Amino acid sequence: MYAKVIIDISVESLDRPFTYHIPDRLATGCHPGTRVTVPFGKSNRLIQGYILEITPDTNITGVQIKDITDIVVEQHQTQGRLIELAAFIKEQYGSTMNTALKTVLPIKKAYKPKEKKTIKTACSRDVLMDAYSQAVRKKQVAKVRLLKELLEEEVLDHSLVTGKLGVSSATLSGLERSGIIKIISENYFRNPVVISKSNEQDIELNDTQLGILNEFKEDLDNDIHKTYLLHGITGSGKTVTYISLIKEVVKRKRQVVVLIPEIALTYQTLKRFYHYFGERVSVLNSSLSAGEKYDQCERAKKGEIDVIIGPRSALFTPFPDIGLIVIDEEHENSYKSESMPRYHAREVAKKLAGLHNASVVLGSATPSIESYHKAMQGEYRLWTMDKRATGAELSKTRIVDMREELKEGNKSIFSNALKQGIRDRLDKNEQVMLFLNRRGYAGFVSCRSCGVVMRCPHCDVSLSEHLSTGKLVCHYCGYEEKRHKICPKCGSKYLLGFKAGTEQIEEEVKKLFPDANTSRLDADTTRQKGSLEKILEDFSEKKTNVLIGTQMIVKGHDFPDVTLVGIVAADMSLALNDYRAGERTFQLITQACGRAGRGDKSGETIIQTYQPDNYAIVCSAAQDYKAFYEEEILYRQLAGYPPACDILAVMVTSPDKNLAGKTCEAMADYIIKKEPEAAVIGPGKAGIGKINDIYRFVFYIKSSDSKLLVRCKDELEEGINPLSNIQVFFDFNPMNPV
DNA sequence: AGCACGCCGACT
DNA sequence: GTCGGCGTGCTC
Repeated sequence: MYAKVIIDISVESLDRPFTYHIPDRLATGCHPGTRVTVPFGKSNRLIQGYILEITPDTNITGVQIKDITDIVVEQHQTQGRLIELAAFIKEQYGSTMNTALKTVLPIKKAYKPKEKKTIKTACSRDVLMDAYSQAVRKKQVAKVRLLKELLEEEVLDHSLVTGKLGVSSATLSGLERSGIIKIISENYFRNPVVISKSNEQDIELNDTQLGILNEFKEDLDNDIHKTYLLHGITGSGKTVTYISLIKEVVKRKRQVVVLIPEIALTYQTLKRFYHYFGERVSVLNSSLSAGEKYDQCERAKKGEIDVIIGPRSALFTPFPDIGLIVIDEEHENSYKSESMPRYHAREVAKKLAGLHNASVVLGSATPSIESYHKAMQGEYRLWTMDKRATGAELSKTRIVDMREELKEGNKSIFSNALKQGIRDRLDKNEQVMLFLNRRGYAGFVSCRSCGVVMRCPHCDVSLSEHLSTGKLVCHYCGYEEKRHKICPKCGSKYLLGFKAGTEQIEEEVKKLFPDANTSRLDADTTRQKGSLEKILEDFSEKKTNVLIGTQMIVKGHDFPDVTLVGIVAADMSLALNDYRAGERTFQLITQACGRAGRGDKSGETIIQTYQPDNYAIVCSAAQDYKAFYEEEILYRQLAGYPPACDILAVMVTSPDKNLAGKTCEAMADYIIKKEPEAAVIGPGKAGIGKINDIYRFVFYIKSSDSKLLVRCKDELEEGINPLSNIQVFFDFNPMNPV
C-alpha cells in the first residue's frame, strides 16, 4: 500500500503530494488525515506531513519510493476533524485537497515569525571594514552585499537579508563563526486587545428571550443538537440572546465559535462579549498578523479560550470540543468565500457542527431565503423575536413615488417629502441619514463628446477614478494610468468623471441646506485607516448632522438622535441582473429602516422609488418579512433558483480566448451527454469577460438535487484534463453573478 | 525551507 | 591542484 503525503503547506514548491510506501507495521494506523513522519530530500531528514489518500499502487517511476517512518500521535483529535472538514470542502466546492487544507489548517509558517530573527554586527567598525575589503578582493559577492548593508545599518532584518539580499544561510553561519555578525532570534509576545471582564452580572432577558434560552437548555440537557434560525427584528436583542446561549454551552465546558461579518466586527460588539467572558474570549480578524492568528490557535488548542469571535475563517479555530456555532447576520454575502475554495461558512459550519455534535444558531433580522425556507420545511427550528427589547416603536415608513415627483416638475434627486423631512430635522437639532444602496465604487470616466468610456486594457471593466492620486485605476488587476487631458479617441477636451452617487447627494444637500453639516461614508472617504471611525464619531457627537453613505452606514452603530432615514433610490439594487436582487433590496431597506428612531424619539423612513409596487419595496416598507418570503419563494420555485434548485457555475479561464471558449463548450456538452437530468445553461462569456488578459467563459448546471451537481463536478474533474494554460473553477451557488 | 551538487576564483 | 564560497535545483 502507498500513501500520498502532503509535506508542508507553507512553501509553494512543496505544495503537492509525495508518494510513500506504507510498511506493514504501520498499515493499520494509516488513514487519510493521519499525521506521519517521513524521510525527505537527499539527506532523508525527517519531517512531518499528512496523509491525503491511500492507494494500492502507484504510477511513480524513476524515483525511489521511501517508507513512512512513523505515525505521529496527536495530542487531540482536533487536527483530524479539521482535515475531515477540508475533505468536505474539497468534495463540496471543488478544489484540490491542498488548497482545502490551506484554508482549514492554522498556518504553520507562523512558527517562524514568532522568533523575530535579526542580523547584528558583532565586531568593531574597523574589523567590519577589513572584512568588507577582503570580501571585495576575494569577489565574494554575497558577503559584499551583506557587509555593505551592515556598514550603513548595524542591525538588519533576517528576512531582508535572506530575501532581498539573497544571502544564503551557509554564508551567514560562516560569518557568525568568524565573529563578524551575530544572528539574534528573540521571542516577541503578541497580545491582542483584552478588555478586563467587569463584575459578573446577570443578563436581563425578556419573556421571548427566556423562552428561547429554556428551549435551548432543554435540548442541551437531552443532547439534542440542531440548527436554530433566530429571526429577530433590529433592536430585538439578538446579541444578548446569543450571549445567554453561549453561557450555557461554556458552562458545559464546551467551546463556542461566533461568526460575525468582518465589517460588523467593531470594538462595540466585542466589548459586549469581553464583558461576559473576559479573557476567555478571543478575536480573529484581518488586522491581526499571521503570528497573532497563530497564537490564538495555540491558545484555543490548549483550552485557554472558550469563545472565539471572527469572520468566516474563525470556523477553523482548532477547538477540542465545539458545542455551539453562532452565525450572526447569517444572510450576509461575506460568509461566502470569494476565492478558492468558494465555500459558504453556513454550510461548512453545519458540517463542522456535525463532526463535533454541536448546535448551530443562525441569526438575522432578514434571514436568507435559503435559511428561512429550511426553517419552513422544519429542517431548522425557527425562533422569532418581533418586538424591540426596549419596547420602542418601529419607525414609520413612507414610500414616495418618484415618477409622480417628476410629473409635478421636481427634477431634484430628493422628493419634496424628503426635503421637508430634512429641513424639519435640522430645525429640531436632530440627525438625518441618507442612504444610497449602490456599491460604493468611484465613478468611471467617459468622454462627453464621443461617449467612449475609459477601460482597462487587460480587463473587461471600466477604470475608476481615484480622487486622491488623480489616476485611473483598474480594481481587478491594479493597472494604472494618468488621467487623460483629452479623449484618446476623438481628441475632445470634455472628459467627465461620473461622480460616485454619494458625492452627488452631498452636493445637493449642501446646495439645498447650507446650514447642514454633512459627511460622507463610502469607499472613497474611508480608504484611509481610521477615517471610518472618525466620521462615525463626529456624527455620534453631533458635530455633523447629515450622514450620507452606502451599505456601510446601515450596519451596527446606534445613533439615538437619528430620526429620519432617507433611502434615495430604493430600486437601484433591483436593477441588478441577479436573482438575489429582490432579497438584497429587501435586506438593505429593512436595515436602513432599523437605523431610524433607536432612541426615545420616534423615527421616520422615507423610501424613494420608481417602482413603488415592487414587492421587495412594499414588504420592506411594511416591515413584513414573512410576506416578502412568501412572494420571493414563489418566484424562486417558478424560475428554478436556490433554494428550489442548486446552481453550479463552471468557469473556464485561459489567456487564449478561443481555447477557453472551446473548452467551456466541450465541458458543457460532456455534461449534457453524461447527465441528461441536469439542466445546462450556457456556455457563454462570463459577466466580466476578461481579467488581467485572461479570458473567462462560464456555464451553469442547475438541479434540484445538489448531489447531482457534486457528481457533475467530479465527472468534470476526472473526465477532462485541461491543457496547461487552461484553468477550471467551480462555484457552488455563486453569490455574485460571475 | 533545507540540503547537496557543481562551478569558479584564490591561495600554498 | 585543492579549498571555500556562491548559485541552482530538487525533494516521493
